[in-house]
Amino acid sequence: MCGRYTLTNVAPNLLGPLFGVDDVPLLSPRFNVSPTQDVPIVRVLSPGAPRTIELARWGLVPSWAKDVSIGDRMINARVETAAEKPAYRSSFKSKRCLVVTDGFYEWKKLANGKKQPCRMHLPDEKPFAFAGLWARWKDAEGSTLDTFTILTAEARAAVADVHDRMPVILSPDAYGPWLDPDEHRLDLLQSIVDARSGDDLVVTPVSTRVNNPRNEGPENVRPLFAQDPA
DNA sequence: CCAGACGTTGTT
DNA sequence: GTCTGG
DNA sequence: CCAGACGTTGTT
DNA sequence: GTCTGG
Repeated sequence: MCGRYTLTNVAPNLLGPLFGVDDVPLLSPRFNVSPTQDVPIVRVLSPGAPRTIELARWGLVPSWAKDVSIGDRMINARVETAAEKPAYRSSFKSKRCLVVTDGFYEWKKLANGKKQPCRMHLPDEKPFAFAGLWARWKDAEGSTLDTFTILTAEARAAVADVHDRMPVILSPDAYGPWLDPDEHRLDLLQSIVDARSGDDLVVTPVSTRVNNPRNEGPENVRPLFAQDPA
């Protein structure tokens, strides 16, 4: 699954070209993104409109929810079922987004029962995108809250040694159709997420300081062991 | 018809 | 054990 | 995902 | 909102 991630490199001249966004807001580097926090997602809000990066809350709150708290349990959506599940269906059809990241954490259960946090990232540490779904919710006073969830799938490649599930990672050529709010062909959308990327991720064990969501800072992503020379 | 759920993961 | 908060 | 709380009443 | 269960 995916319950914690990073976005450490927030340089606009890097994120803009990578995700095809003209205006990248000022963002804080994040070393321990946790559920319920506001973090940047890429969307196309109406057909033909330019892509935007804006903050949204992690934990999808469906439009019909009576309370935001339902979002606490909607941080992930299984790619095998998201298109059909009542809570995700309408978002899958027309509210898809990219979740901007440059790594995610998984906890490997060791033989001694302890858990070793590991960070999964690209060899060059470049940012990439999780496939996400978003929703717009209105509270009793009518103010809106935009929220999102991250699609998950069976783990592949190096990640499988750590955990059995992982976020769906999109290749850049999938960004266009995935973000198009007019694209309603479920079979095409399903094929995009099924053909996910991420086989080149590398696994880096890190300090247990990432366990506590309050701990931020570059120490979180520092390799626990010395790096092998290339 | 109305009432109630709507989620994932891990663990047992 | 289970729920809430981050 | 993990960390941390988990309760009420009355009195100060 | 929409589907399932009664």
